[in-house]
Amino acid sequence: MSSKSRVPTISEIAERAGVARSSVSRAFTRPELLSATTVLRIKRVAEELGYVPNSSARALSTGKTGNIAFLVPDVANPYFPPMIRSAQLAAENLDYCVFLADFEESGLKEEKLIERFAGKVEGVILISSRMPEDRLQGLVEKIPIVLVNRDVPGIPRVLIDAGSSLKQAVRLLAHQGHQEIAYLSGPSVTWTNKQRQAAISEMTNELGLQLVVIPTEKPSLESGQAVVDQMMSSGVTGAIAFNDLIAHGIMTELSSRALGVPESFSIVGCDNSISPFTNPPLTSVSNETTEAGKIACEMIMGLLGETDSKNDQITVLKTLLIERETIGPPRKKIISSPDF
Amino acid sequence: MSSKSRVPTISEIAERAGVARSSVSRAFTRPELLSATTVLRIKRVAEELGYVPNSSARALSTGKTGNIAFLVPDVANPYFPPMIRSAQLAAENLDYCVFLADFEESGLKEEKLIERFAGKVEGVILISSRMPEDRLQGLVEKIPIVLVNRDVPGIPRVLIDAGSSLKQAVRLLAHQGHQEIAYLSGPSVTWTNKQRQAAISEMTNELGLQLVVIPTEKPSLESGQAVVDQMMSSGVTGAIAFNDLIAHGIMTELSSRALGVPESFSIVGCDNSISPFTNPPLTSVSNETTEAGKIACEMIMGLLGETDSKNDQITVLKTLLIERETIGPPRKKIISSPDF
DNA sequence: CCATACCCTGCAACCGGTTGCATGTCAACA
DNA sequence: TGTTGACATGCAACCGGTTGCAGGGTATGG
Repeated sequence: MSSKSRVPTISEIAERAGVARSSVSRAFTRPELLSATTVLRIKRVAEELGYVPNSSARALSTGKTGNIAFLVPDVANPYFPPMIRSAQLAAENLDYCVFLADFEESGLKEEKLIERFAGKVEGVILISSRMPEDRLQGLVEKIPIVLVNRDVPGIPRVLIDAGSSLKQAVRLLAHQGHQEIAYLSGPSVTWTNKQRQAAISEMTNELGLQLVVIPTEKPSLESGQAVVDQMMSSGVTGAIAFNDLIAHGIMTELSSRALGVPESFSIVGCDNSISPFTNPPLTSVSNETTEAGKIACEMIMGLLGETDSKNDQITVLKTLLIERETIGPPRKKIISSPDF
Repeated sequence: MSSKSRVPTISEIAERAGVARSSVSRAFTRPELLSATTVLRIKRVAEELGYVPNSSARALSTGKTGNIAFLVPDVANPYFPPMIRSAQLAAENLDYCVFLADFEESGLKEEKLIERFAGKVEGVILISSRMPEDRLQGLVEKIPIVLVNRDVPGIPRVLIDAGSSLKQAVRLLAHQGHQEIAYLSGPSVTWTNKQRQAAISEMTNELGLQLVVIPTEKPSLESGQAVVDQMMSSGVTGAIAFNDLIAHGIMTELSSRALGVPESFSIVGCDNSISPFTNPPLTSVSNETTEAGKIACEMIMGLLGETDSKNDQITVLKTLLIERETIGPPRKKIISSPDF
């Protein structure tokens, strides 16, 4: 009738099996040190009594918790869940458990969370970190860290490089005759945004297109809708958005103004998160977030194995432009482009 | 030059501050037992040396880990992330950390995960559990459990009841003149699916509509696409899907056959996950998943507080039918319905 | 001035495992 | 038959906190 049936400890198993506590411990951690029959006997007793090793005690004496932490800026952003999923699955295969936490796009909160997890985990995977570089450099001396979509020398990292795909998108727009396009930018402090903007800028320069950069409040649907006025009045005929959410916000707003895509306006998204769902299907950049999560997890495991591994490793994942149905020729500027 | 700077222990702080180890401990856990000056001195030294209490050691002696686990059938299903997020945020406010794991829609894996977490957490929140009822009953004696979207007497649970909204959807379809509709069902073992199907069935009976239940492989886009043939040949003129993903799969497939929604077919989704993104916007059932996550978290905390609390508490959350643009009059059956 | 009580702090046992070292047993080999 | 070594197991210290209990110091009241 007691509220919770207490779990037996190693001592009770030892007594019941007529062996020393150390033997019980070894039966589970290093069975090759014991005779097969002893191991069997101990395991039988343990099974019978429902013994489960106390992980706090184990962690205390070994110093290994068997946990890692996974920090993301926003769990609900559709970009992250597949990455979370694959990282967790990969960790589990190595008998690790993963803590998940949401730092709400805030570098301060991110830092607080790391501190809280510090004693509970063996390593931390930081997604799209907002922390200042020097703070990161400091932290890395206290606990193993792997970054995703953040490029800090000396810290292992996996980067998803949408650059070439975005350049290809610019080329596509140019081929269709667009002369002026917009980039709807994302969170300005992020590596991802800087890198995407740089790639687009480089290619528009190369092709002689004019680029208008329009910042958005947040990488959300609403923010996309909010900048349509500004975007349309800038005279551009097409746009590339920081992510699918923003792109779709724009499509929605244009649609409510009876402006069709791509007849009236061309638009490209990024991340391939909701683009398969939109109508018309959004041309977008597909990136291997699933792969990224898995690799990040493997990296942190590598860090835990060796004491002083080469900790400046870096993995770059390529992306793919998925051409769907939101790019077409520009609407009004056709006459002003005599080149073709 | 050592790879990781070691963190100081309570003993070092004690020595440095000229007090006993117990005083250091108390300075952090029960400062009111010490004189203010001593607390200050200890804290200063601790700060100076960068002391952080070792949580494994603390957990070992107190028996409280300060962790909970959150298990979901599929992290990447857009239904769950908002729930995960709110639960994690709620837990964090109470200084708890949350483990996340994906049991891949498998009751077996779910059980294995619970076992693995058993020693690491104080409680478990199970979302849409697939485990057999008797196993759950057994587990609940070993560790505090809260269920979401699963109704097992004796275990605290929060249920999202889409019933009334789905009934309303049926009524809407009936008003438009539909006589035969389909329910594209979800995972058959889940409480959610049973409950949704029951509600729809009840209302079609009441209104004298004919209901065709069509099972789907998985609650995914692809599964929705796959059942369109079967659905269309059944003669129905409208359908309600287990979730938005299935509904959108159907819309996509119909669209590729040049069948417009709602002109050629009416469709209703559920969960309001991707429905705002679809075109035309999908009529769907909005549910407070965010609230559910928060409540589940509060429930488990309640369980941890009292030793023998009333553990049959149950919270039911209401839903809302969001009418968008995917319901219209039936296409071909109009002539065969002389009643109106 | 002594007794009483309270406040602060230290001592030491304890939480439940892990692990280096010592001991004992037995077989193989010279 | 004595020596050697491999193998199996036990002993006891240790990981880093927490906490019941005891004791010393000081203030308060008689």
